[in-house]
Amino acid sequence: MVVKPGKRAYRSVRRAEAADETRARILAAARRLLRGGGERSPAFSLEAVAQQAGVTRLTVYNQFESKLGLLEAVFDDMARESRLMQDMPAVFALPDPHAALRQFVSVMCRFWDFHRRTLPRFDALTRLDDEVAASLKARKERRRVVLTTLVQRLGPRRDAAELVDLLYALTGFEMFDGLSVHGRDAAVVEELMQATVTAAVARYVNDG
Amino acid sequence: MVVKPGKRAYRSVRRAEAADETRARILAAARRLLRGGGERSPAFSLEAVAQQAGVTRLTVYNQFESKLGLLEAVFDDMARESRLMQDMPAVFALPDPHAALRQFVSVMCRFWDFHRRTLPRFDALTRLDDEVAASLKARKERRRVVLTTLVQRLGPRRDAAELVDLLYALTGFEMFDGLSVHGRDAAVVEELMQATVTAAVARYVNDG
DNA sequence: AATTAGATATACATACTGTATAATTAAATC
DNA sequence: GATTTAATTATACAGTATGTATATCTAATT
Repeated sequence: MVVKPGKRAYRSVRRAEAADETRARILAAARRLLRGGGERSPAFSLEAVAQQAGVTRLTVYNQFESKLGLLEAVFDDMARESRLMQDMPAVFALPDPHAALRQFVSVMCRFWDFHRRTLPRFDALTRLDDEVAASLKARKERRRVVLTTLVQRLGPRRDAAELVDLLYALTGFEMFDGLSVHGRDAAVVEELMQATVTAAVARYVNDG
Repeated sequence: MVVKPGKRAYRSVRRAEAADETRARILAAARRLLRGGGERSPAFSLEAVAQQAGVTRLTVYNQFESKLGLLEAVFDDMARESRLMQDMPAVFALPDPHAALRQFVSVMCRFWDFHRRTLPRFDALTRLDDEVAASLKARKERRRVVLTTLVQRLGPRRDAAELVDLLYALTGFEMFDGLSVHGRDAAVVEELMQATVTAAVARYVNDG
């Protein structure tokens, strides 16, 4: 006689904790693989991630659905670890829009610097998946939203969209990474970006 | 009886022409695939390239050695078509270094604009191949060499390397592409880049 | 003791890069 | 005209990748 599948209430604490630990181990392994060990690191494959995490490849699928799902989780993990969201209120709290923008650049530079080893490969991977899967694109656009708000605070102007696009390009990881060469210190890189951003804003403010 | 492999002189004109035509067809197919048909374009695989070109996948290998070899040839083909190299003498011919730099930015913008549909995918692909294979990296570095020379003409200064890195970032495709949004005209984008470059140079020149 | 979520084992389908070997075709040489 | 040659094709194979399907195992919970 076949027993009907009884829907028993089942809330496990220890199992959930173990699963979260597994999840964390996979995320850590993924980030380790993305940043690469300096010399010749293995390619970023789910097989390699699973091996590094000490689990089976199917466990990765069980936790993250797909490779893209894993990459999304990796990004969120990075943002969480570097307190990216928590730093934003301090930016908007500044009454002077120029000071706010400067603070914003500082926050972004801290984020880029924190993950400067991981982001290059991460970016390259996410670019090939249908020219950035929509979900990751949305995450990138958050920065543009913040910039739009900050530009509005500078006062109403016709070329606001133009300035936003320019600032978006000037504060991106590509810019930070491109300046982080020849062993240049992160603080110096930030000052370079601050100066470039300031100059760009000044051009628009003077034009009215 | 086995006949010795006689080394007969063999210079075919028509065969070479046919081969060149095949080569051109493959390059065209590759570029077509890279720029993608707007909506949902097939992935850039040698299989897809060969099919688009009307040849076998092995013919692609015969002509370009490997996927990387094909990508190198694609880049050279793009550079040749947009007369990138031919425009450089005109840059160096200008006696005023500021005018030369402006002309350089103009030349680069023309190149970026000419291939703005192709370069995003091309860049993404070349980034994953061992973090840019050496040969393609060398091609990218040519721009840096030119900028180094142009900066030197501005006069000797301590921070020359810093300015070069900044200008390299400000004149790259990422910058051009990031500003080419919302249907913004290429001429407007160029003027944005010109202004940003000018401001950066001015900062360094004033500091001495 | 029975149920359940998470993890594993095994297998399979599909797709891509790259290599190897023989066969085919048309042009050039003798 | 017979032979050699370069380019292409046909067929097969090895290796790796993503993703899916199904059954099994394990330990926590009811």
